[in-house]
Amino acid sequence: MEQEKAHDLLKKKLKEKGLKVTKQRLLILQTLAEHRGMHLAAEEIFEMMKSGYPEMGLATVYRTLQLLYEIQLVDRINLDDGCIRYEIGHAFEGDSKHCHHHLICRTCGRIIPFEDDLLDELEEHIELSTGFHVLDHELKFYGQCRECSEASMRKENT
Amino acid sequence: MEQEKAHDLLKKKLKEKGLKVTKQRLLILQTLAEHRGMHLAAEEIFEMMKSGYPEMGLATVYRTLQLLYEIQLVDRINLDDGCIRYEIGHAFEGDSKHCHHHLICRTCGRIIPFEDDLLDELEEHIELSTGFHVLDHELKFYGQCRECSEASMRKENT
DNA sequence: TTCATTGCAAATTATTTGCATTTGA
DNA sequence: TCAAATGCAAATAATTTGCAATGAA
Repeated sequence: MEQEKAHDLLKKKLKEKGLKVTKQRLLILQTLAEHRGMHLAAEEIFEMMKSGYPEMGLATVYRTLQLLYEIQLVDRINLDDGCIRYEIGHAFEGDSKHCHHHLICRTCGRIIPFEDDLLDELEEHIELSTGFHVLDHELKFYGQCRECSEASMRKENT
Repeated sequence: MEQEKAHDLLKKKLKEKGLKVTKQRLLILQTLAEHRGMHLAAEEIFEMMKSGYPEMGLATVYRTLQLLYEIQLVDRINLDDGCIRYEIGHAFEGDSKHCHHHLICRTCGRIIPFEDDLLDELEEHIELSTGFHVLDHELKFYGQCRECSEASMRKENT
């Protein structure tokens, strides 16, 4: 039901651009849809698909992810771990416009998603004051998660 | 006058950690200070320094930037162009806490800085609701700059 | 049929690492 | 004096590219 929508939308967008619908493209999008919220790197997607589609090439995964990003079906996030990560596009979320950011713990490396829509205000302000038309954004917070903060406090009191 | 402050702060922080003050470290920080707001990659810094210090090694630039980032003297930005970029830390800005974000034009690739402090509110909200202690953040907006928007509108009306 | 797409291998690019040598405290 | 830092070259890791073969329209 969910990836039905994704498949249809992919087909529509590809046809609009005169591009071809291939099983590789469908499968990669499907893999992302089945792992919503997971920040997958190309290599990881490639590994995941090997069982169901062993003849898949890594270069195709890279090329397809770039394409899916361009036609706005997937989101890109850079968690500063040396590779680009992807997740199924926020366009597929139920409600219209709640976006999520990432809290990155500098101590344990954990990634914590955080929902918020305070940014809309800021985007509007940007459009008005600069004329820049905002299509997307990426917001990351670096710091220390609750657990690591507590751990370092405990250490201090020793 | 300005890089005096940077040099002194670097010396202080290095001594605190039992690390050595070397001319390479001083020079790299100075290069960043002299190019405030410029988002330099390691390779670029390396090239810039060649004239004044030809024996400098690229690996030292990488190691030093990482160090300067850890001791919070430089900021890191990832503009999704395949390399990590650095600029002199916001700690050196005159006033205490106005931070700047980046508007990235997907059409012409231009990077437009944008000043704002609406994020403080959000950071506070995060600390209260999740216990995550925010030390830093990175906010990027992707879209189309005024010039490119106007250009594509003009094209549509043809 | 025909051109976009794929898979593979080789190339490229940013970054890291090992190690002998140098240098600051 | 002596561990920390450097420069160099080699290693690694993510991504891209060239090209012949394949497959969707």
